[in-house]
Amino acid sequence: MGQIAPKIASTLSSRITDTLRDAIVTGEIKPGSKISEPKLAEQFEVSRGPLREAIRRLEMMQLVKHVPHEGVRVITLDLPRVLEIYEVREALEGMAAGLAARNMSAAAIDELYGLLDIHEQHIKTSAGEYMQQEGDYDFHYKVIQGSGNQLLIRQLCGELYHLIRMFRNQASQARGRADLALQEHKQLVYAIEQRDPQLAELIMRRHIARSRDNISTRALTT
Amino acid sequence: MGQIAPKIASTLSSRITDTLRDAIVTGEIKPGSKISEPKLAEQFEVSRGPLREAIRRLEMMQLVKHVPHEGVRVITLDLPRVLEIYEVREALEGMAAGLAARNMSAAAIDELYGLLDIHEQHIKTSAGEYMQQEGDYDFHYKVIQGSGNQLLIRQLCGELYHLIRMFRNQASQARGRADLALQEHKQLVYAIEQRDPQLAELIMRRHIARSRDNISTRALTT
DNA sequence: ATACGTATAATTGTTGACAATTAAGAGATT
DNA sequence: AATCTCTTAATTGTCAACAATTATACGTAT
Repeated sequence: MGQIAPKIASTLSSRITDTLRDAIVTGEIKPGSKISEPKLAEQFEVSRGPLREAIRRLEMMQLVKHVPHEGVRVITLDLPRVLEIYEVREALEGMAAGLAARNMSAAAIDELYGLLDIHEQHIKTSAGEYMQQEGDYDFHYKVIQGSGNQLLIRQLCGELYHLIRMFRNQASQARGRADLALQEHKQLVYAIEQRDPQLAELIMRRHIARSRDNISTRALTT
Repeated sequence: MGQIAPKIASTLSSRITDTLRDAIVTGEIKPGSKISEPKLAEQFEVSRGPLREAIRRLEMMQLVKHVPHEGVRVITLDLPRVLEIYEVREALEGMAAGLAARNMSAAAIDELYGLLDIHEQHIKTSAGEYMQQEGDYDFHYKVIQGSGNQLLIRQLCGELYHLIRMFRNQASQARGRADLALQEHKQLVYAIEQRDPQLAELIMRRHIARSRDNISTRALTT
């Protein structure tokens, strides 16, 4: 179907990269913890070579911090750091929405409407929060893809995305915004359909900025 | 002074990363060429281990493309790709300018004025294009730093920057925009000094968009 | 002459051992 | 008791050899 091929990584190093990445993102390996090469190598049943290559990639992804001759530690997402992520997200996804309004195919826009319907059903039946989260991501993912800018796509879907996922899993998250988010999504699709880049960008930026404010204030009250 | 400490990388792997990166960016290693591990290892007089780790980092930096069991090739910056870079740049540096208007210290703003003066002198004495290019980068660099967003800084100064440098060295570049650029820089500093984020962002985005248009049209005529 | 198959060579991927640096702990001194 | 130093242990960084995969070249058949 319209899905991306699963594409099993054919090299050990890249498989380890994916596995380690997910382990960090899901919190299986805890934030701030030191990564021991011998330990992990034994755990994955591989040699340290490919493991180190994987770590170098995660280092560039900002998921771990490397200090020469000391080791690597999993990053910790404190509030200021999360807010920084959302600022970058606002800039990039805003641009993506604008470009999507220019470049997205009619068929892809139809698919967006499909996602809106699914989202609406989930709210009415008050389906699990988890599905909501995933649904939200699917929607943003589709808009980003619609931009057609390969670099933008890779930056957002290949790097920032994992940081955002990590945050979501870490501080299981903001409720009560589901229906508001749906309204904002509807407005966005409308702007894209009207081929109005400026409006699409504005809506997306506000959407993300609200999300950011929500995180910010919620952090203060808890 | 006011410069970042050179900080010699204390590990072979990171030294190779920097050296290789610069070799690619300056065109010493030509775009599209295949990178042979044995050859480079001999050339750098190191083993393949650290070299491969360096390559994995460059891979994440988008400077090389890796195909399992085939090898890595240096990317080629064709026009569509460069335009994509400038779109991302517009989004990120626009955000950076806005944040700079909020967060930049008075001292840092003074330094911006200093750079404007230097830039102006260079134009009057019609100093070398090279200095102009570097000067332009210094200015943008300072604004980005002024944003205070560490993630944004790293994305722009640590990844995109090298792609932009690579493009500049490859297609040695657009002339006659020096004085216009200076005017735009002046406007930007003014907006930052007035603590007007929206205006600062707008000016920066237009500045980069013009640069992009310039590249686009120039590519058509040559 | 061209196309195909096979065998060889070269390159990438992986492993385990070695060297260098840093962290940890025991012991002596103040 | 606390601190400093020296020794030891563990971890990171590097290397060189091995395995697996892909590219190359040669020979053969059509």
